[in-house]
Amino acid sequence: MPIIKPDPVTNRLLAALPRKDRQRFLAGCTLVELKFAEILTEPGERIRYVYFPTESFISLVASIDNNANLEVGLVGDEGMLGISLILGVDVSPLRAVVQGAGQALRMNTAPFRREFEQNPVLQRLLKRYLYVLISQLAQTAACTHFHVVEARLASWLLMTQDRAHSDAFHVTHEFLAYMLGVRRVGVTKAATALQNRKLIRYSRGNIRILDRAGLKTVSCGCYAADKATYTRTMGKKVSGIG
Amino acid sequence: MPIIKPDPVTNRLLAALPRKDRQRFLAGCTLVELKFAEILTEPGERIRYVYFPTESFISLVASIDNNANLEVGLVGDEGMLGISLILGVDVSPLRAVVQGAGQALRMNTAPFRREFEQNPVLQRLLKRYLYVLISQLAQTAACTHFHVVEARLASWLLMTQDRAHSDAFHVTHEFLAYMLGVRRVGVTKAATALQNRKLIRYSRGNIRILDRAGLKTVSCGCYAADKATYTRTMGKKVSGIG
DNA sequence: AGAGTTCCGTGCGCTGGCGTACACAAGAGT
DNA sequence: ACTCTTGTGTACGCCAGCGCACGGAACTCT
Repeated sequence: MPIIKPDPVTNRLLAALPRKDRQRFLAGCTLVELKFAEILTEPGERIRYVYFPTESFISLVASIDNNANLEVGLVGDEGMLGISLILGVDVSPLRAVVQGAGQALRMNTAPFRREFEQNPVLQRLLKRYLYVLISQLAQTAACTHFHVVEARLASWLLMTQDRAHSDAFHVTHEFLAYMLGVRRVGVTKAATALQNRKLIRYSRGNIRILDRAGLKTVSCGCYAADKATYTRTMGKKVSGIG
Repeated sequence: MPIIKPDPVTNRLLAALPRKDRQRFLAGCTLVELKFAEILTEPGERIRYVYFPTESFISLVASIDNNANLEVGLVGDEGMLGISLILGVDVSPLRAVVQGAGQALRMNTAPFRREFEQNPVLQRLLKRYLYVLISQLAQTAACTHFHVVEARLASWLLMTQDRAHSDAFHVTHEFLAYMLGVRRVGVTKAATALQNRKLIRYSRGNIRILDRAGLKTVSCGCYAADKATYTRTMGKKVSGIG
């Protein structure tokens, strides 16, 4: 079924660049299609590309003890993957897994670093984005420690919906368990509870958000907090100088 | 009792600067005494000073839901407080609490930013330090979620010992509970277990590490992982150009 | 249509940490 | 010496999440 595609350049970071800068930047990018569950970086590995998701979105996963995993960040069209390059470190600290398939803009690290060094507007933008990511990391640490699965699941669904730009997306309980660092059964229980309250509906990996407002009330405050941090930090004069 | 004080400039970040740069930098600093439990920054507040601990050390605490707290970072003579300034954001994302009393070098934000902008060696150094901090945040998120209190306590003691430069330091169970995000009773149980194994000894807030190697074996891998991240990232040619 | 695979629901015993409460001991202040 | 505060030990019921296991439903492939 043919859907009207949005403008390919709808990554919000890039959209905030002045027209001229943006055009030059985009000239150095390749439009790529990211596949579900594709792994873009492994911790400790050298970063070869940076990604600016447009339709797609990517999970940042910390893994310890060789089989315990936890999502600690989510990158959609509001962000970028490979941000540590702006600190001059081309080694990924985390695993990056494609969570929602779709298009992204990709650039090689070398031209990205060049572009970053020459462009003060881009610098301001990405430095602020990194600040947001750090704040959210800290928030996530506390959230995963204190909040119950059902609330965390609700938050996760809201965050994902924002990045999927749709009230329906694909993710199995198994995958969710991996993200939230809990058992698959734990997700099933929480998801069933949400479904019974008519907040979501799902079947074999296809999740649909039915009641966004309702989800917010059962979610922990971390969804709202993360969002607030983003708008507070990036919001005002995001394309200004400084 | 008079103790031979080490050279006041034993912050490792500053020590890594070339002599001339370091002298100029220190000229802009004030040597201050930090008191136990003193709060240096609150989340959302404007940062007025940056601190380079020499003897002292500082906990970075995330707090949510108005009374749930969790230490997500520890800053001693290997780091600095106020690192977000290098991203051009002068708002603290976290609460900073003095964990170990002692001296620190303090500088106003304005001269710090000036110094940072003019000094490429300092830039490289602090950017890498921020990378380490981010990696540790992610590690902490996973650690607090998956690991049991006893293992986390052991890790915490090791990390603290490194920064206290002593096998004895002061911290009550109550305070530890606040840091680890658990009940005071939970700390007592874990600490008792460690004491029974002759790994530590404590009484009314005075803790002494008896068996460092033993502590490592009961600790989760996160202590070793954090340390490895630091040396891997900062270790080689830490005062080089890049 | 039949077989295989993926995804979801449920049950059971276990454990780590929670909230709460109380007792006691070691210093601190007078 | 005597109280007061602070720090630590212990106990009890509770619950969220764990590991494991099995059944069933839905979709896929041939």
